Amino acid sequence: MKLPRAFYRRKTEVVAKDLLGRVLVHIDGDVRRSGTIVETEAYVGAHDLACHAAKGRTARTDVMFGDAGHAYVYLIYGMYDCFNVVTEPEGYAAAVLVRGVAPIEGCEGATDGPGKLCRAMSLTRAHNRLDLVGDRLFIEEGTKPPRRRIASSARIGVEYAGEWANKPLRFFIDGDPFVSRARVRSK
DNA sequence: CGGTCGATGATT
DNA sequence: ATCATCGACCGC
Repeated sequence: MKLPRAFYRRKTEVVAKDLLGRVLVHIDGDVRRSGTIVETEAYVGAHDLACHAAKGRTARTDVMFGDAGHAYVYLIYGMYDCFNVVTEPEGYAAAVLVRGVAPIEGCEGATDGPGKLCRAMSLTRAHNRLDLVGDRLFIEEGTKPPRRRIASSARIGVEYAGEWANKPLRFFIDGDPFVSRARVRSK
């Protein structure tokens, strides 16, 4: 069962947690690529200094200001794409970054990191703005993990974000082998 | 092992 | 100049 728009239109932190155990599906021509989401990060709004929308409404961040349930895919470090789901009502710029999936079908290579899972599932900026309540890219119900298996931590790679750097907005299934290794950048 | 660093290009 | 990353390469 495909998750409806109302699922995404909620509070970002809630969506980030609720996404664990769900199945990300990319219908790539005749190939179906899918994986169970095991790690996410919440970027909770324009007031969140780690959120790209903190820079205002630009060509890149525009999609986050739109309605929930759309893909926000951007290029990072000139080499990797990162896949996000837009959350909250229209006008409220926020999203959830998917950082790790356990492969189910059609994945080519590792999926334990935001850049890696995009590469493995053939997700690129060409998918930016795509409606997740559609037929090419969507998320299925899957099976939610028990509450006690959900752990949280500070987000990865956002040390520049002042007090927002330390907030526990990263969620993952504790002990899952497809959770990315949380390397903290030394400077 | 762990840490350090370069690749590579869009965005501001 | 910076960056919501990754993997190669170093020294122990």
